[in-house]
Amino acid sequence: MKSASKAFRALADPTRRQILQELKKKELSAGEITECFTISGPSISRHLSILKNADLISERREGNRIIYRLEPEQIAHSIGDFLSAVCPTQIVHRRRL
Amino acid sequence: MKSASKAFRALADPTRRQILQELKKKELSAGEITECFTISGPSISRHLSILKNADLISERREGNRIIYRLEPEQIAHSIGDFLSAVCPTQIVHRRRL
DNA sequence: ACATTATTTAGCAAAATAGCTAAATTGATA
DNA sequence: TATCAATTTAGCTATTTTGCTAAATAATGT
Repeated sequence: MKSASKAFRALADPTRRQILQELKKKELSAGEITECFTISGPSISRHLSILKNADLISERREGNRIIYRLEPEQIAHSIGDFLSAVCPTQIVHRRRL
Repeated sequence: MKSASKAFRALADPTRRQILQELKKKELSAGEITECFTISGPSISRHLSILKNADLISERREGNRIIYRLEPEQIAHSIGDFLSAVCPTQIVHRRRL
């Protein structure tokens, strides 16, 4: 599947967008993310796998736990590409790092 | 429902994103949009109402037909707000008109 | 080896989505 | 008014999505 397609599907769900908001502050384990919500761990795990599959977040194992991290460049890239394709006059560009 | 929420849900569907791409070139009637696709008129009509409800497009009646127009500012606004909330380092800003 | 903790995977039910055809609506024209 | 053309609305089915609980996996500690 195309990158933008997976990204937009992933972003369609409010819980997943909120997960991104939480991860914006700092890296979090799956359990810590679950604590931010009222829904079950397995459901959060599924959301995380969708976000990861869309490359909007990355994961690494740290001992017992799995740590999730936001991938802001990927997010900006997937969405920005679409935006500049559809709204060329409202050009959206990433600030150089 | 919140603006970004409706926008992202609307953008989750590939047909709807493609409709935006078509409208980027020029305004089109519902029938002209339908001709760009293989799916039925009623299905396209439903997609158009979702895009319109999310304020990503606007419509006006012109005699017999209904003309749809892209709303690039709204699109950039809905998505850009979320982007700058989640990826503050990768700041996305609209070019002044 | 066994138990504990963290997380995912499997399997299921309810809700939402997207497609279709048929019928209703709206405006233009004879 | 009757008809035609363009579009939407209604009603249906199939598929996808999202949530749950229970079971499986992975790493750690006893």
